[in-house]
Amino acid sequence: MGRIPCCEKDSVKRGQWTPEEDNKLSSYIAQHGTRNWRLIPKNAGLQRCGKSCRLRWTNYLRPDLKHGQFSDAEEQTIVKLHAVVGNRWSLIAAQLPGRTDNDVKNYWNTKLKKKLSGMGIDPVTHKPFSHLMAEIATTLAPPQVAHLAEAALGCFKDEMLHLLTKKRADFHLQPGTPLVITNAPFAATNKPADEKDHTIEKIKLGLSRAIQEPDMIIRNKPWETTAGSQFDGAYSRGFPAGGFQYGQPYCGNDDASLWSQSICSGSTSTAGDQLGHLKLEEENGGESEAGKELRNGSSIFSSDCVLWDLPSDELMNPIV
DNA sequence: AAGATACGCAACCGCACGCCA
DNA sequence: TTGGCGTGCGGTTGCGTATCT
Repeated sequence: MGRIPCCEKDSVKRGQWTPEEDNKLSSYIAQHGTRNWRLIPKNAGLQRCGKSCRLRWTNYLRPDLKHGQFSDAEEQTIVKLHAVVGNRWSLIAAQLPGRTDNDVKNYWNTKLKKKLSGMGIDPVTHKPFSHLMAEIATTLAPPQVAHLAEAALGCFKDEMLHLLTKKRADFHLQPGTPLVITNAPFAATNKPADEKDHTIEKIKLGLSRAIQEPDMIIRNKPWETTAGSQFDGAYSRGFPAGGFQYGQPYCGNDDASLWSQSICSGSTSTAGDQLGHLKLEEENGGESEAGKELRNGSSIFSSDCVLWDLPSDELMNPIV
């Protein structure tokens, strides 16, 4: 027994909406509201699936939506919240008035993810790549470490190659220094194949060095920018809590933007603790209460919760 | 100038969940 | 308790446009 489809796919129109369809839908909803999406297209005289109408309304036609560029402040909020809740786009969007989950998701996938990668920060964990490598290496015995560079290269290969065709990557491999990648614009698309291979060899070498000398990397703490700015509990559990600034230590530039200056400058780990708790419970099987709370958007935005440097009273929709 | 490629965004798909009879 | 229904959500796809060669 399969699930009943939400509409007859053959008899409904799909694809781009026309202004005429938008008008029909908007005026119908203005008069009758959004109750029962299945009936709306029929009553509004639209050859559309109810689900399609709902998406069009929630993602585009709603009068309270913003359609312009994301601001720096919005970017910061997305990055900070993503570090805490991951791909919970609706949760993140709830903190950005006028933005939909689809907006946030698209913006993350097309801009922010690449921006972080370009800074040498893993967009999944929000940690520097080199730190990730060192952290993994310290947990492995020497025979395993020997294979890590190859595996890591496999993981990062596509991203690296993508970056290599867009930007020059400078690798500083002097003894006693960590793997540092700096970005400088250059036209690499006409780069000879053997030169690319050579660059990839450099990447391999750098990764191997990062793995084989984790102590050296930790000692140098490239992500640490100020005295007293150390790892804290939250950071060591996988959350960026104040040990580095996005864009600063890796690129080595001084034109710190508002964005790069303030992201991850705090250190409180309330939400991180809760997520860690959640992860543990999930590993023990089944969705935990914390998981349900997280899914519903509660708990992590409790009244005295601080998301790095984003206190809950700055949140648009703190859910208690 | 034309074709190829990359990018951004709107829309779609399918699963999960909650409500209700 | 169960099944139908409506809705929410995250991942993916497809198309129009911009940029590059």
